[in-house]
Amino acid sequence: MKTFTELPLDPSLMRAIADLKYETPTPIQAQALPILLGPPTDFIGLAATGTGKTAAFGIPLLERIDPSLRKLQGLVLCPTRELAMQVSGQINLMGKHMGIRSLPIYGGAEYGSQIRGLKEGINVVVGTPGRLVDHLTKGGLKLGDLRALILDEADEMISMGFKEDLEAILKAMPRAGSNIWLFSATMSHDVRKVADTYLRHPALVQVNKKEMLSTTVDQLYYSTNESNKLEVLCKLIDVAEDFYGLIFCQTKSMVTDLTSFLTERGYKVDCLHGDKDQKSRERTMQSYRDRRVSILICTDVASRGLDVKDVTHVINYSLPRELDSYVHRIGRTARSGKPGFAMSLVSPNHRYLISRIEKMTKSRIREGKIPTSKDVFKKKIKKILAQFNSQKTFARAIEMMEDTWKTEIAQMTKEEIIGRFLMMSFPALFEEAKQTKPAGFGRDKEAFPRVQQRNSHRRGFRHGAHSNTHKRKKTPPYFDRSGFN
DNA sequence: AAAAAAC
Repeated sequence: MKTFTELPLDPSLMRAIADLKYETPTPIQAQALPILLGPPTDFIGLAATGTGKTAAFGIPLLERIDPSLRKLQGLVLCPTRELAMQVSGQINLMGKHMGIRSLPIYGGAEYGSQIRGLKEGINVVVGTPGRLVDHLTKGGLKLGDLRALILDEADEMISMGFKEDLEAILKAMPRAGSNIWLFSATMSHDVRKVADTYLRHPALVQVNKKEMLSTTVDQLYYSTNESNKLEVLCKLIDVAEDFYGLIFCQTKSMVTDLTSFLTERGYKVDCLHGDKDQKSRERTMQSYRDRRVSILICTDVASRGLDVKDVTHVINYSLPRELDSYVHRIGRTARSGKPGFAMSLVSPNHRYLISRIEKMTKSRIREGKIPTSKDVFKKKIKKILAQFNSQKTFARAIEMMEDTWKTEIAQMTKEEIIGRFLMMSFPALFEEAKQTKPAGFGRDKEAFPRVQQRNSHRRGFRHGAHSNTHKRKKTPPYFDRSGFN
């Protein structure tokens, strides 16, 4: 199967697939679709995250639904609310020409529209277990006409906290005429147990057995003490060519702390974790997806399944407790053939975890060199100069300032003009360059003196904009970056 | 032992 057009699909579904620009099926799609579009069967699909699982079950699910029957016919279970939203949205797009709609149902959201949707006989529901069980007990959620129940991220769904709710749903589901499709990255002991208990003669598809990770992800680790992590993180962000990234912490309170630290330092960040109210979680996700914020600090709530376009970096501020989670986290970047960095900050006593992850994933994690302050300085200047270049009205500005240019500036070299202008415009950046390094940053000793020496004998640099350097500012060494990240 | 997930 080379293209979707080879599949015997409903024409309006085909049209939606074309709208979405799906052309070549991914491996899991190529293997799962022929089975799931055939005679009804239970199913287990093992595939790494980010391999197009939603379409792999979404397409056959839509094929099995009768839109004229106003009953719930497809139910998808997800481990987080954000994932439920995302999957529901994608199914909506695929089902739009068929007249099939999907409703996300999860906690923290108002009951009104959920109850109404269920009452109207929405065809597909994508939700989180807790709220679904809630509707099940209250009677709003009826599983009698279900064609398929799908467990997305099944290994997580089967884990401790979810188990009861999951079993409540599995038990409430009539098994005549309906199937269970289970999707997971790994076949854990618990997944096997649930499969043995609830699935009947499931077809099994496993792709990329050896490769759990995207082939386009570049994995690095940085050795650092706990106390230096914040500095190292800032440097990594600063020297990145482009940064549209996720930063993972182990706990909610670490997320909160890191968020305020980075905000204090002038970075524009937002955060996502389970203690935030649902409204603000949704706002955060939207502004990250819209790239109004390019740094998202989060717990493992964001580690699974989230599909955000073109994430350049995933940074493990601390390594996850569960090694599985490492694979899920870094699966947020390097998606659909794009490059991406996965960087882990590792304190010496956690270094052994890197080898363990390498073994588990059969991949190499290189040791990265922590950028020096000089690297950071150079990159910032480069970014500023890039902004200089992008000034569109420059030609007119020159025209208007013609006389001034000639008389005042004609004798200076280009370098001096630009250098002085930079120093005037971004004094904090130059303060930072000259500052003695904080304790623990011995390796940066020789970072800046050369810059100063080389310039100090030059005409003009001794005076002017730079002569007030003795008034060292007490503000944090990082200048307001708005516009540079 | 953390995070997630109902009110």
